[in-house]
Amino acid sequence: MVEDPDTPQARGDMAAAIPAGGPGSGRAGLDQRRIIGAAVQFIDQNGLRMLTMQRLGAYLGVEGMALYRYVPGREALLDGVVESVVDELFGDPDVHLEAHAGWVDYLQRLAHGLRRIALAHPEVFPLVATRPPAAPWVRPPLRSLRWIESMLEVMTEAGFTDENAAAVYRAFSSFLLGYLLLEVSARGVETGPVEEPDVSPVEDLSSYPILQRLEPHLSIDVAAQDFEEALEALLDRVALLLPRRRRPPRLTEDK
Amino acid sequence: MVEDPDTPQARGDMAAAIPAGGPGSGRAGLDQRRIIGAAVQFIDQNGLRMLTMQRLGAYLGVEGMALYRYVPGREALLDGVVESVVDELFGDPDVHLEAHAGWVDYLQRLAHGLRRIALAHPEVFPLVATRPPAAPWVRPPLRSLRWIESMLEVMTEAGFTDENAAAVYRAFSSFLLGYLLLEVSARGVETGPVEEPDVSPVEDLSSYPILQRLEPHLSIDVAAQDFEEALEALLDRVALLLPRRRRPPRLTEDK
DNA sequence: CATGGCTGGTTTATGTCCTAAACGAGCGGG
DNA sequence: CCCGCTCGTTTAGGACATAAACCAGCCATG
Repeated sequence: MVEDPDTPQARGDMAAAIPAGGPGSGRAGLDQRRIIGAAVQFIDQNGLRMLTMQRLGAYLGVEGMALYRYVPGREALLDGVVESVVDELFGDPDVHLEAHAGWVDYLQRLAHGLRRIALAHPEVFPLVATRPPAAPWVRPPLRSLRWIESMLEVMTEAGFTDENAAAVYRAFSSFLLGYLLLEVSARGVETGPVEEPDVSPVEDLSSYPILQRLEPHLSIDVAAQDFEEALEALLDRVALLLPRRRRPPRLTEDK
Repeated sequence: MVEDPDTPQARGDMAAAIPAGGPGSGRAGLDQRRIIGAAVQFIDQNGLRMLTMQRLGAYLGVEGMALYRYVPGREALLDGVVESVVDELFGDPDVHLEAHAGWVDYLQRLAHGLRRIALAHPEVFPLVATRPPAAPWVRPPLRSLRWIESMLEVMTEAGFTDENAAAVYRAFSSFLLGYLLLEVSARGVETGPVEEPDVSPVEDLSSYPILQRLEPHLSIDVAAQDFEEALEALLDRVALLLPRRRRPPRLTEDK
């Protein structure tokens, strides 16, 4: 439509504005792995809302349409991103989900590992929670069947009945995903990073006196401690599902 | 993994397929309230992904652009939707956030009220959790300043210190929002409702034996009980923050 | 009673996206 | 040497959001 041979495409030029610090020059042929990896990186750097097929293409030094050869479409790409991020946990040497020293330790490692990746990819995490699950009948959906399997294995081997293992899975994953989603979404997520430097007219708080008074307490970032406490409380609760003899000692003190 | 051959995307002409059973004929002039209300209804019926300015316009018997006279844009509309849904709680006669018979009762009513609206608007709820908060410094963001204020008021009046009130707010809202988001997202949310009555390739579970074995336990919908238990556990935990003398009796039994 | 400005909704137009489909360039084996 | 494959590009078109011009009543005022 633009019949103007000399002008070098007055394209949205947004693409040019993107850091483009990606592996743009490292041309080496695409493949699904590389694309998804780049997508994760891109989202981490520019935010989810900036991810577009053409921009991701540019980021990889290629025309947007090229991606379609390796990825069925945008939705599928996002699924891949979620899966990729979620599966990072398995590569984490600190987690070692295989060699477990008891289920408490296992769950703690799992929780901390997940929290680590949530904080490492805050822009991606909302995706993890909102995307339709792979196995829809698993509630709630943790999105990685490998995880679920691993966790259920540990729990049943630790002496939990099938029913209780399932219950633990539900409580644990719901706590984890929910907690982390909120922690992450509380940070400057989602609102595009580059655009709208403005935001937050801060609204009028005058009609909320208590909120105003507690502002210092609420804005302190105690997420880490909160997380630990809530996690321990959960583990204590889980321990109650085991026959008394096998219960580990309580973690929290009724101060 | 990423292989998602279905890719519904039958999106042409979808507009015509929409029920259009909205207040299309009840022409009475628009206004922001009516628009947001219609948007909520529309999302409830057709899912978030179907909401588009033109479709919402059609739903109201009007041309899409008409909405822009009353709403600054799509994002703002969604903010309005979230706020509207969240504020339903205040109209709920079962909740009566003002007349409180103790903080435990208050929190229980709040939790159940919120759960009720989450289940009433499952398609909307993910928005509640993923949209940037009004007061960004409040962590986690419950999205309704009125709520937060009300809750903090009750807690401080019940004898919690400012610090503890804030801590309770964090724990409670994070639990609530997280839990409900997962419960809701576990249902058939997000995936367009009309389209894809389809397959669900169910993936191959053969490599996940335990998952397979526990399928019955995992697919049972025990969300309601789970919710009650987790809620009680949380309230027990909260009670520990009060000076001993004022603590209400424990709710759960160390069976 | 004209008339100029409102109000409220429509038309037109532009730009961004996603994505189907046709297209070519390089290449490796018959 | 040529056929067909792999990989990336071009072309094309449709869905959207949204700015901007537009127009039909309508109402108060000169």
